[in-house]
Amino acid sequence: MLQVPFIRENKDAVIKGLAKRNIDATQMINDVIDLDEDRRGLQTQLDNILAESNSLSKEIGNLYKSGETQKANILKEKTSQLKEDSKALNEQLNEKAEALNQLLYKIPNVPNTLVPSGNSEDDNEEVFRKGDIPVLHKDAIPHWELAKKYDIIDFELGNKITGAGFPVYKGKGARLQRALIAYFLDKNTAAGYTEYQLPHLVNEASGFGTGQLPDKEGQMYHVTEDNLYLIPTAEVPGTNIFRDELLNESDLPIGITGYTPCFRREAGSYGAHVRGLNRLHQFDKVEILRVEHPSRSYKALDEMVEHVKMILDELKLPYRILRLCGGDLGFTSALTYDFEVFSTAQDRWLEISSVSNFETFQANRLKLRFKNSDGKNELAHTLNGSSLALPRVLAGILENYQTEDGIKIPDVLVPYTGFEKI
RNA sequence: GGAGAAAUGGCAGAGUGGUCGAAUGCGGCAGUCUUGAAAACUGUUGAGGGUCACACCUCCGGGGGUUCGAAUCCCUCUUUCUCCGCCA
Repeated sequence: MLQVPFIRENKDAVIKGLAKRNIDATQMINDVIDLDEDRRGLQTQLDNILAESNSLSKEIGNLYKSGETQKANILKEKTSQLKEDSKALNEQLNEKAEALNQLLYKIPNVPNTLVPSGNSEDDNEEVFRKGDIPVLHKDAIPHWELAKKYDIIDFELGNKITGAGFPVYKGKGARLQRALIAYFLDKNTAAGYTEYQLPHLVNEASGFGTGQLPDKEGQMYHVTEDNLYLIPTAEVPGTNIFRDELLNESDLPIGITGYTPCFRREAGSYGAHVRGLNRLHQFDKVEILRVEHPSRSYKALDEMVEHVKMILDELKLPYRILRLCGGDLGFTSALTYDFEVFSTAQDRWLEISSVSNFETFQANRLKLRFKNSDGKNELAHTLNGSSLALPRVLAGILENYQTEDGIKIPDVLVPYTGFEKI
């Protein structure tokens, strides 16, 4: 969430920035400033009362010590009124603070100046494109048909065991999946990211820290018995490693990577575009994640983009990079680049990675700070990106590498699969 | 799942009703010494709110209570450790 002092000092810029998300935040921002002012006023009143009752207590203590019980008892009576007043004020203060927080939770991050305004994904800005789109043979088919033809992914079996959106990978399909995970992790650790294995369920505080809660709980599976949530992305457990941490400046930058399954309810998304592997309730993803000094977080974002590009180059998949417009930008992000692979047999682009800088938006909720060179505690910047989301990479490989007599495995993956063809 | 013990500053660890935001050690920062570094020595160093700056207020796992006054007493929740049981 945004910091109140920042809002106070950059009111117009915040409103202008949020306008790129097609939000007129004028009212909300004014309310934040008013609520905060009220809150501070109440706090000052309360502090004064508490100060008075503190000094009375001290006096009473001294009077008792010197045996002047009567005088002490007179002072005691005075404190009861102060107590009532402070209780009432405290209640008002809590209400104000709660109202302020509720409002702050509703305000998304301010987009970076690079973010184009726009309403939907149609307004995203293509900033890079690479790779030749292969010319396939005339009988080329989409991946869900290839999956059946070569018996490597069984969607119906998943329906039986769990439900729609939980595919079963078999044989060379399962092996290819595992190969991709190992390959991605190797690339990431070679680039300096430390590998982590993270919990797949998180508590409420973690969901809150990265911004999934309180508003987007509908996206996550909720284990009500234990009040835990299945992770929608490794970003949640990964970033929460640093919740309530005070780091040294020399600890930065921090880079971690991890493979996890991801669980998403995807309530309300159905239709032709969700066939096969295109949209699932459970899928695998390898994530990269950074904690950065604010002065170099955008450099880090560029490095992450370059890193993902390098992987796609090696896989020899045709891809493009989009800079998300205000209307498509995630709630917590200040700047996001989406990577899309061209799926030849479906004749459409599939999103396979999303790399974002959250600046201090998550860190503020997480209380993720570092001690800067002035000795002051400062919020760090958090970033993350997929490297990569498995199902659509798999779809892209199956479709783009299909030939009349089988599916070729990209060269860089052969050492991991142990076979060259499906 | 049952029984017991515990939770204190960046970390470790004292503190059992007022003089405690809290001893001490480590770490951090600054300095002395040194060609430089290390060691040693000296000083300094919790967080949040508030203020132009002070003052002042809050915080000793979370929540509630007793008291004029709570890190300290009571209730409750969570977590950790030890023992027992079960178990991949």
